Parts: sequence; C-alpha cells; structure tokens
Amino acid sequence: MNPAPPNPTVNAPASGAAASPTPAASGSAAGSPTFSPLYQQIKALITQSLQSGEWKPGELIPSEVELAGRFKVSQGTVRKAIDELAADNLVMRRQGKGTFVATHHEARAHFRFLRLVPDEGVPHYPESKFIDVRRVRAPADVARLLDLKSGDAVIFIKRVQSFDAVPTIVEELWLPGLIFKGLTAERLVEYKGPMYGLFETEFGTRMIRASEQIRAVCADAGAAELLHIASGTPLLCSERVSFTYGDKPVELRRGWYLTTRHHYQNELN
Amino acid sequence: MNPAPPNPTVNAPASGAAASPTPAASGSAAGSPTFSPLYQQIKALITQSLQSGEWKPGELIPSEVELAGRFKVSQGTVRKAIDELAADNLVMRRQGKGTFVATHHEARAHFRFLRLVPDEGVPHYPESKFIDVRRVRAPADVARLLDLKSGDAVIFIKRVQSFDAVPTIVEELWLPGLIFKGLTAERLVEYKGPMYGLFETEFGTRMIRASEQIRAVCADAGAAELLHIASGTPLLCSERVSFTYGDKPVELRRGWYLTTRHHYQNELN
DNA sequence: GAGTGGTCTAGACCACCGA
DNA sequence: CGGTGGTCTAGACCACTCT
Repeated sequence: MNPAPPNPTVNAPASGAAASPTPAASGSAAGSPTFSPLYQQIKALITQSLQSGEWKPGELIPSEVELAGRFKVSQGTVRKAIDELAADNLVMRRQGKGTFVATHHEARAHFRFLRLVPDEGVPHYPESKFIDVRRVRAPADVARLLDLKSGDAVIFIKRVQSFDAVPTIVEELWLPGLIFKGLTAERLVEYKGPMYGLFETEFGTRMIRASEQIRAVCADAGAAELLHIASGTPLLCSERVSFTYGDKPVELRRGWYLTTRHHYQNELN
Repeated sequence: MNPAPPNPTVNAPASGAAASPTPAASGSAAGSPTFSPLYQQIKALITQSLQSGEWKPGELIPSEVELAGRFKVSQGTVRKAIDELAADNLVMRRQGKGTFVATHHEARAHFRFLRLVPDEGVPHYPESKFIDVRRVRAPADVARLLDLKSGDAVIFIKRVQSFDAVPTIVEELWLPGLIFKGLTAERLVEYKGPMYGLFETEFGTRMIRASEQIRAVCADAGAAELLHIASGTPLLCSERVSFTYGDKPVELRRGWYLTTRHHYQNELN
C-alpha cells in the first residue's frame, strides 16, 4: 500500500473485495514501482465511468459520500479526485445540488473552443451554412493528424459561419468515419447549436481538449468568394485537432477567419 | 465568524490579537454581508506579501506550518491557499524543498507568454535587436489600455526578434513611464533573456497574466523592411495587455509575426 | 429538514530533499 | 536525520437547494 496505511483496497497488491479492481498505475517494469496517489486512481475510475457513458452529459453523478463508500476511501479523497475532474472541465460542481457531467449544451461551454469574437458588441454564436458534407478517403496529412491510416474513411464537412449575416468563417472539418458513421448533411442542418453538442449526444463522442496552430495567410479564390472579399485579403488560419478521452484525436478542423471586425481572443495565464 | 467555529482570528468582526487584521472580503453595502472563506483571505494576505516584495522572485517563502502558525489557522487552510497561488503561477511548490516565489527567469516560464514556435525543430528563444527606445507622451489609445491619462509619460520600445538569424517578429511596447523610470536602451541591450525577467528584477514589476487579441493583417512598408519581406505579406498581428498584481495593466505590446515558418500555438482546455 | 458540495481542523504517515 | 510538501482520514459545521 502506498500512502494511507489503514486502507487496503484500491492500490493494494492483493485484496479481496470491492467494486474496483485497479491494480493500476504501476510502471512496474523493473527498478521503480511508480505508485500513484489514491485520488489519482479514483479520478481514473470516475473518468472511466464518464467515458463508458455510465453517467451521461448533463446528468448528475453519485454524491461524494456515495462514491467514497463505493470506492472504500474517505470523502476527502473523492473530493480531491472530483476537484481535478472539475478543473479539467469533465464535470461541473453545483453547491447544494451535486456534481454533473459536463456538456457542450451550455452557453458557458460555447466559447471554450470558439475564440473569434466581434470587436464591438457582445460575443454571440454565428449562423452556419453547410457547403459540403461527404464521405471521402483520408488524405495523408489528415490521416496522420487523426491517427488513422491514409485512405481510411473520413467525413468531410465544409461550412461558412456568419455573424449578423456577415460571412466571417470558412471551416473544413475532417472526422473519423468509423466514429461518426451516419452523420449526414440533414442532421447537421436541422441541428441548432454548437456542433460539439451534436457530436456528444448523437455520437457519444465528447471533445475534451484541443490543440491549435494559427497563421496569417492570403485568402485563396474559394475562400474569397465564400466570404465576399477580395482574393488576397489576409485571413487568420487555424488548424485545430480535438481530442476525446484517452487523448484520442477525433476531429481535424481547419478554419479561415476574417478579422476585419472580429478578433481571436486569448487569455495568457 | 464564518465557517470555522473554533477560530476567532482572521474574519472575526472584532478580535484582539494576531499579525493579520483583515476584516476583509465583505461587500458590506447592505443586505448580504458576502463573507469569503478563510483560505481566500489567507491567499490574499500571502499575495500582499508577494506584491510588497517581502519575499522576492525566486526566494523561498515560509513553510506551510510556519504560515499556519503566523495566521493562526490550520496547515490545511494554508495549503489550500498556496494551492491556488501555485495554480495562478504566483508561486512554485517543490516537494522536500519548499515553496518558491515564481520568477520569469526560468526556461519553464519563457514560453508562457511567447506562443510563436517554429513549425519544425524545438522551440527556442529568439534574439532581440532594438530599433528604438524613447520616452514619449501616451497616445489616447495607449493611455486607455494602460489605464493612464492621455499625454502621460510612457516608454516606447521597438524591436525585431529573430529565430536562427531570420527576422520574424516586429514588436512595439508601451510601458508606464512612472513604473519603468530609468529604463534605457543600454539596459535592454546588455540584458540577455526575456524582458519580463528584467522588469521583474530591475523594476519590481511582475507580469501575472495577459489578454491578447489576434488578427491577420498585411505587412506595411515599415514591417516589411524590418522582416525582409514584400510589403503586403500577411502577418499575424497581436495586441496584448499584461497585468501585475491587482489586475493593474502595465504593458501594451503590439506584435507582428511572420508565420511562414512559425505558428502561434494554443492549447484549448 | 434532508441532502449536496464547501470549508476547516487535527493528526497521521509518506516521498523527497539536503545536511 | 529533520524539514518540506504530498496524501489520507475522520469528524465537525456551513451554505445552498429542493421538497
């Protein structure tokens, strides 16, 4: 056992009972056993339940005391695990009510990934117009970023987003065909709200984090036409890969942003 | 008293002794008294000591038990306060050694604000060449962003930064003259390493966080010459305001980044 | 009032560091 | 070895929400 002496359940080398096996968290190759703290193991167990859909987005998860009983640890340990999950935006705590599985269906979450905001006026969500939705074979670069094999089936989506009827964003998305089987133009068009919300409820795939690379480029003819601007206008170009549980890449999104009346807002902390 | 019953020191309406007055944290206008938890008050007290320079960047601060004794609270409460300070990057914990005041003189900190990295190869710090350093009166827009009055003295700095001898960044900085009195071109040139390090050690002003707005623009004649590129080349344009303690703005930095072989890297969490 | 998360305490032991 | 932060527990009370 690792830190707490009077508790022989989770990290124990061999203990009989309880609902959670988890020899877990040992890099046990040789020399150093590399133990991990109890609360990290609890966090991993809870994360598994989230990933498996045992508790769905927006739902209430069991209370701290109940989880403490289930895992045979103190409430404080569960608390620390959930604290981290909340910091990771996997879960949301609400005093007096309980802890809820985080969801992209919330005003709060809408601007976590969309960082383009109007220079003046309040941030709001743009309107989408879909240009293209089709099943294709993954080009090499897309396959590499999505951890697929070149030629694997992917879904390609192209759309234009407008703020106050002014076209401002051209976006191309690539999604693994296996995961997003059955995603059609109709589903996309009829669905109102952020796409990540649809992915979450319709395909059980929740975006956890993303990595973005940003450049300045000249608008090519295609983008220029869609955005009603002169070819050659400078655009902000973003390439973003989004990840679900287990750091699995599940979306590649290339965006071209018109930044004459909008800007990309970033907070450095 | 607020949460803890057996402890009449920090938040107490009127208590005699102890080194920390702090009636603190009450929005006491009318109706709701708006108490704040003990650990938040401890956090505020420690932050004051950091701001006042009682413990300088890089130095060791008193141990948790000592602070607990000083503030007459439990170690757990001090711990939670320091946990938040560490999350805010004001302080750095090192097991077995102690807690240190964070500093910008560390490889770790160098890329917290500089997000432009080479497309290939390892991130590294660019070389600076200073074009201009002078005392001027603040234009209206600069004054507004730095919370000064139009016409107040400010220091203007212009420089070019190069990666592997390739000029890549043009930067213009505006600093409040009052705070950075005595900042000269010589000091800047002789100083090696990140400018925030110099600000911290030479002027006692530590940058805590920053807010950045990013756009795509065309290179004007001046930038084009400095970066050895054609006028009109698309550049990534960033306007950043940095803040010290108390959310006081103390730097305006406008940057133009050449993104042909570099990109702005951002993690969305 | 019962149940939830939020705060606070006290005490134990562990992992790491330096002398 | 003693000192530091890191983990874990157990129990108390507070603030909030709903019924």
